[in-house]
Amino acid sequence: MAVSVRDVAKKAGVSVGTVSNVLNTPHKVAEKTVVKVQAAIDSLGFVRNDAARQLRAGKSRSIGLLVLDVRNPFFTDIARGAEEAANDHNMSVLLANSDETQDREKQLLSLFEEQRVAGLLVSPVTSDVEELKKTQARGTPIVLVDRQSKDKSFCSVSVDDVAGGEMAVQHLIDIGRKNILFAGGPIGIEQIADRLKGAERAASKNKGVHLETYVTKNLTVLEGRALGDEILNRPKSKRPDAIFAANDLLALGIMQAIVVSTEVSIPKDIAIVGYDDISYASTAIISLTSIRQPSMLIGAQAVELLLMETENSGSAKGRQVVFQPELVVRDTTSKI
Amino acid sequence: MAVSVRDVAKKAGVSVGTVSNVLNTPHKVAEKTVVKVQAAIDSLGFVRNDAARQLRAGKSRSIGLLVLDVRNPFFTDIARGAEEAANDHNMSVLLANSDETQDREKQLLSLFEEQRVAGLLVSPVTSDVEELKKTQARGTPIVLVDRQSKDKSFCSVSVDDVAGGEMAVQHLIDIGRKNILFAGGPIGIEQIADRLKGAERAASKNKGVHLETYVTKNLTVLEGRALGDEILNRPKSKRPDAIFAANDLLALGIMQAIVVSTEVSIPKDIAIVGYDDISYASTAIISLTSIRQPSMLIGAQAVELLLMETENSGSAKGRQVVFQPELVVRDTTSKI
DNA sequence: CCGAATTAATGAATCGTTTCAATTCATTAG
DNA sequence: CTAATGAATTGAAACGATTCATTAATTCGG
Repeated sequence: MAVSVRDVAKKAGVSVGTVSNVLNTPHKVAEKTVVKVQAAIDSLGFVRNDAARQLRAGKSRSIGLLVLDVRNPFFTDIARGAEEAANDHNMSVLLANSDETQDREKQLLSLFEEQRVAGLLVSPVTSDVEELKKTQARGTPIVLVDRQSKDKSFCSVSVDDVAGGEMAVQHLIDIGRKNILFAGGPIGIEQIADRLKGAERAASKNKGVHLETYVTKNLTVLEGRALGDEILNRPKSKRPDAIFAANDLLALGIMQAIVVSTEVSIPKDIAIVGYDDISYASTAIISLTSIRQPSMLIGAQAVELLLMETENSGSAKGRQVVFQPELVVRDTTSKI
Repeated sequence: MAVSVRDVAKKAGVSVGTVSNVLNTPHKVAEKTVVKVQAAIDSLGFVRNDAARQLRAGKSRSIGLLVLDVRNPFFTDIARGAEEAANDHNMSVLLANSDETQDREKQLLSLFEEQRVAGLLVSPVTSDVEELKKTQARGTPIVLVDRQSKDKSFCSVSVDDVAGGEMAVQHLIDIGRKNILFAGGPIGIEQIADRLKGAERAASKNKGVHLETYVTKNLTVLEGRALGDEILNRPKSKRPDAIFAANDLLALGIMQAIVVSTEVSIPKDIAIVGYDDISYASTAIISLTSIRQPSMLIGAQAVELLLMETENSGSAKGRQVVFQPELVVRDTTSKI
């Protein structure tokens, strides 16, 4: 059924070694032999068996990318950045989705490990990275994405989420808000905890500011809509005058729910700040103020660190790259 | 360096065959042997080598999914549907992005073929499917996604785009619009050509309706914004009173550009209909009327057809599943 | 207690590619 | 004309898991 190098070799009247050379290092083979072998390949419809190739090579040319949520544009942007960087080193990126569950993370981790990927880019579900450490110890280099490695056991590329959270809330305070609601969850996810920490810091630096924390199950549009409804159901006096949502999807959901009501208006009654600055933030009903993260850059940088670690084996050991986020002001926090 | 079954066998004091049985068919192995082998596996940190496994097996448990644009939520929704269906048969889905270029499509096609994937779900770039036919002839079953196979050489799961296009434009006519602009491209992409065909049909069925076609380079927010600016620059008399955009991203871009101007208002001066009904359509500045496609269902159905074909080898031969789209009316086409 | 039937365990052969030491052939310098 | 150099080609060995025909051990009926 399947056509192998052996068949090609026989048809072309050469040895298997020569066929392999035509495939991998054609400059080492005489011109006319190349032509002859190519003809045989085409006529037999030969397709290289990657499993055999990798078995021999021991390593694959793929990098695994394990993200918390593929449907979040922030992560597809990271993926895009990683893809481009990997391409430059002619490697490819395999994208997988942990769906914020530790079980699935573990499962995909071993899937990638079994595939002997050249390395892994991981945005871990919790700060429990024991499983990751074991994987790295067994020989698969790992770079953390969107998360720092406290004890420097991994390289990492992240954004200063504490600064981002502080920036967001300080901005809300600057436009005169006092009762601020932080929305996000699960709190076990470190990025979210950090954003909250930043929010608290800004709140405590300013007199008379009250910060309420509302823990959500996840960071989706749906969850946001539920929270929005909950806020509308509160008596007027209990409603916040500003919301800082831990990501844009959540913010968009909240906005969607609130906009339906005629009672509460954005930004007059409630101002909103999101996080990530996904491309849909600017196309929202009321364009969304957000904290921008350089997502494509994060992906690209992570790949670079990974390759440094594999190529100069350990030259980048434990390097922590931290980008600074940026406030993008739009209509959900405009004055008036 | 790497730990193999042989090492495990030696450590556990059994043969390699037994280790393999513990891994794959533990019920055929005596309880205490399983325990012994497991202990050896854990203590050595053994990880199965998938390449070797596949080489022997000849087939992988992965399905390749080749889409036109990973950043388009329509396709990630299809991916999600496919993932879930594949999971039920404990297979996994590998997602790849052709970026609407034939070169990249071809390249990824052979990458998947070299990986000996169990099958391929492809949303082809053009109607030139020669390359796909060759791949199928060599033994990789293929199901077309979001596209019919005219000559029934492939199974396919698609949505009736002609009906969708007609539905969209008929709706615009129903709310009293006469000068309708169709925006989309490249026209070589069949889905787009079909939507245009539907639009033309609706236009020609109604007296006094003028349909202008504007061909875009692609279907992104950016391209939409450019088109929006172009329309704003036209003299008032040359502007359409309605736009049918070939997908939601394009529609969102157009909206974004137009909303900035105070001169033209949506939907009073220009009504807009998009296509796909991605989740951001309802959160847009002015919530977007769109043609909904059952994206998750498409992905799931495609996987089912593929597995039918592989398992009952060819029982589903050339089966064409066509879903009907659905009009979702929102504010961009509300009557004032 | 024997032979048959059942259950466990074995290990060589296999999948298809790449690698590399060895061989062949042609060319050039001396 | 010989020896030395270099270029092309060869083919067996290796990668690591799985398979399957065999062998070994155990159970059971009579």
